[in-house]
Amino acid sequence: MNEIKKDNTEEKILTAAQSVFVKKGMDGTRMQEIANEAGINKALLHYYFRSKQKLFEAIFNKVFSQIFPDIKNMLYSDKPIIEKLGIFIEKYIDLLMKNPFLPSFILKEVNRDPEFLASVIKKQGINPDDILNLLEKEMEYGRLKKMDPRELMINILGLSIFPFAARPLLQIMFFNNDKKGYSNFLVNRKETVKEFVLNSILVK
Amino acid sequence: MNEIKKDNTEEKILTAAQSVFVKKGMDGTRMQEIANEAGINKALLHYYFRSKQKLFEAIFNKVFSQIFPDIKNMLYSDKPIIEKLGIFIEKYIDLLMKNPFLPSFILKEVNRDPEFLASVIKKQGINPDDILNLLEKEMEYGRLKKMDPRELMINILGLSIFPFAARPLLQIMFFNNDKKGYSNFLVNRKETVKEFVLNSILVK
DNA sequence: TTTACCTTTGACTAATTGGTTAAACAAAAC
DNA sequence: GTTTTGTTTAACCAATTAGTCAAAGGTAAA
Repeated sequence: MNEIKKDNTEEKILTAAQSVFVKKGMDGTRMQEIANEAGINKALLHYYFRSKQKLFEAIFNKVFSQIFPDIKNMLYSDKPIIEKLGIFIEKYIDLLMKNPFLPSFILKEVNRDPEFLASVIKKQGINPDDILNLLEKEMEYGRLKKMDPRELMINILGLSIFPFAARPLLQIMFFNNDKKGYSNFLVNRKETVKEFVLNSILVK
Repeated sequence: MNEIKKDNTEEKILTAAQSVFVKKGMDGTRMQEIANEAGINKALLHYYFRSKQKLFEAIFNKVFSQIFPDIKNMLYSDKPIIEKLGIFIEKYIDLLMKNPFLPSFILKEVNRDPEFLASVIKKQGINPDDILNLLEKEMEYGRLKKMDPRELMINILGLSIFPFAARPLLQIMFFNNDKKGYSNFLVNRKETVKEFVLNSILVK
């Protein structure tokens, strides 16, 4: 029964820790709160993860792998580039709708400890150059307007992520703090971002 | 001499507090660190501002008023709408280049305490509806493509702000952590964002 | 010079919080 | 059934940190 019980507790901790860390960040999180959320004794957290820092690193890695969804299929499919980009945008916003706290969490921690970030990226084996190369080739072939492909990627990411990261501010300013109204707006975003981006890169 | 001395110390505190709060956020900031940065005794902070919360609120208000630059001139000038938007984007990115830590600070705190945010916005007398109305009219006149004006505003803000808020991440992923390269990229952004936005709203 | 007021400080306090430990408990191994 | 091993807990510890306070320092008015 050791294995089962251990896995069970460890999983409870990871779930609770993600829920708290993602909302409050490293600095704002208390170990006691994670323990309460997991329904266990605080000492158990240290028994399984030694320190707050170690537990945080586990969560950060976990979360980070979630925001890089499976874009490889998209990347290596033989659909036309316009379609590929559309699918990327859709999948990304879908992901954010399911995990609305990820953007602000990532932005928070990315600014707090950039060195740690670099190590995580390496560990994840992420290779943005593949995407950039793909885009560059399409531009050479004349299927996309010529531009710095990094501009394009950052535009797409910004348009997708910003409305989630800045939600409280935007919701108050532009939606009279109407939660449902803003949620509807986010649902529509998949289409409008696609349109906005494609409109700007199509060769006329 | 009272007035001068008082103003002097108070200003030193505000400067130091902004510098620390903006980089580390409310949770990550220590009163002692602000005192050190200001070159004074920690008790003086409480003498002038009573509590950490009060000091933070003073700074948040200060910072918040900085990220709403004087757009009224722009708004009520009689230049064509396309030009107005171009100026807005330029001014905004200029502001962010001078204060690169503001975006991550605002996003951090806006998510930490949205209720407080609402009160600050009211105090600032900010009225986004003016901009939205302006855009809507231009769309009716057929000078801009018809769309939800809030989409347009959020697109502009996201495209401008995101590269600053996510800098550490983007710099590693797309620029091999080359600081100068990323800075150059940001300088160019004024033009590319303008092009990107205008390209998508012009009526063909 | 003295008085009164404001500013500044060092030393202190109370509360929070990450982390430890010894003992209780449970489950498998013998 | 007893021993051994791994799991969980309550109580505790040490460090940090926001906030207080009484006393000292300085300045202007009387």
